[in-house]
Amino acid sequence: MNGPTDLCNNAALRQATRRMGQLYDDAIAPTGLRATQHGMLTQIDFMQQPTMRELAEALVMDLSALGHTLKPLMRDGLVELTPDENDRRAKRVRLTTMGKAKFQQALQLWRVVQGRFEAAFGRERAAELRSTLNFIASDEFVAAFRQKRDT
Amino acid sequence: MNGPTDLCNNAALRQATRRMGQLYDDAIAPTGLRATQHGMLTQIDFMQQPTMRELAEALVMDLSALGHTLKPLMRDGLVELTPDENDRRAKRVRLTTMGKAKFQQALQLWRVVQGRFEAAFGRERAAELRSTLNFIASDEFVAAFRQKRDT
DNA sequence: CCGATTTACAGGTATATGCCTGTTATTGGA
DNA sequence: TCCAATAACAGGCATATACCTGTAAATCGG
Repeated sequence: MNGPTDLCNNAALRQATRRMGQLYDDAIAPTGLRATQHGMLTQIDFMQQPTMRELAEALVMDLSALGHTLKPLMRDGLVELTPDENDRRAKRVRLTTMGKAKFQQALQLWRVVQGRFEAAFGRERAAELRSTLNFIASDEFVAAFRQKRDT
Repeated sequence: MNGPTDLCNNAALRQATRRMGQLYDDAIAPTGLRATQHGMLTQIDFMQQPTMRELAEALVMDLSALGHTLKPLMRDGLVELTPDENDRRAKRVRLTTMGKAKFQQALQLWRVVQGRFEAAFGRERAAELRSTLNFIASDEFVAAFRQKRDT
């Protein structure tokens, strides 16, 4: 037994996340972005003007946490919010021209880390891991979990 | 393709961590502790008066980040620091009597979530996942990664 | 059409974490 | 022994993330 992470799923996940964060952060640092920020830009680019709520849901993130996280990106002019035409409560998030450029720039560096990670970890194994992690993050899994809880 | 997490190991890991954190946090909330804090108490209990450096290393955590994280626990009287006898630079971390009690209390709730998680996810599968995550967090893996990097 | 409820955010507060910059104590030579 | 280099933290600053409490806009039942 090497410690609590041999037993606790949550603790093991956090440690791996810290480590992975170090590797990806280091690689993307030259752009001035954190890996989390690049992930955010990637998701925004992928979703094409999502509302805050949609984006938060896609990221498995609290809505207000998303709001806080977007602030530095807005301050730096990479992201902007525009009120939705049909629902003035909602705000749509999108990349600015500068945001798109920064995203592309970071994407180059991301490809490098990603490649190195998979070279060290195994491409197939990484795909399986992502699949497992995506399952844990899914609503489907949470529903299954809650069923066990309510038993 | 459901989104970037199908491709990025780091993004997938973060989302799963946020989700898992929600589940474990909810379960342990009645004690007034976060799941991360319970994890911290668990590690401290396991290590028996580690120095800050040793504890940070075991948790794959930055030393100063550890310092910050310990503050609320110290403020609440669950943890205390004592200077090392042989090396006055070092400080040893340990649980107070109250800290041990709180740890045991949270441990009961942890067992419940842990059990529910494994019921929903699969016990064997969870063990494999932890093993994989621990590997990613290990120095061994980082060394392998850096080799690819230096190529 | 109106009031009650719900939805989508904004802000405050608190923890989680990391980097950079001191400050102090140790240690390894010359 | 004294000095330079190193090790172990402490603090400031910044992002990441969550919960709780407003506020404004949309929606729904009567």
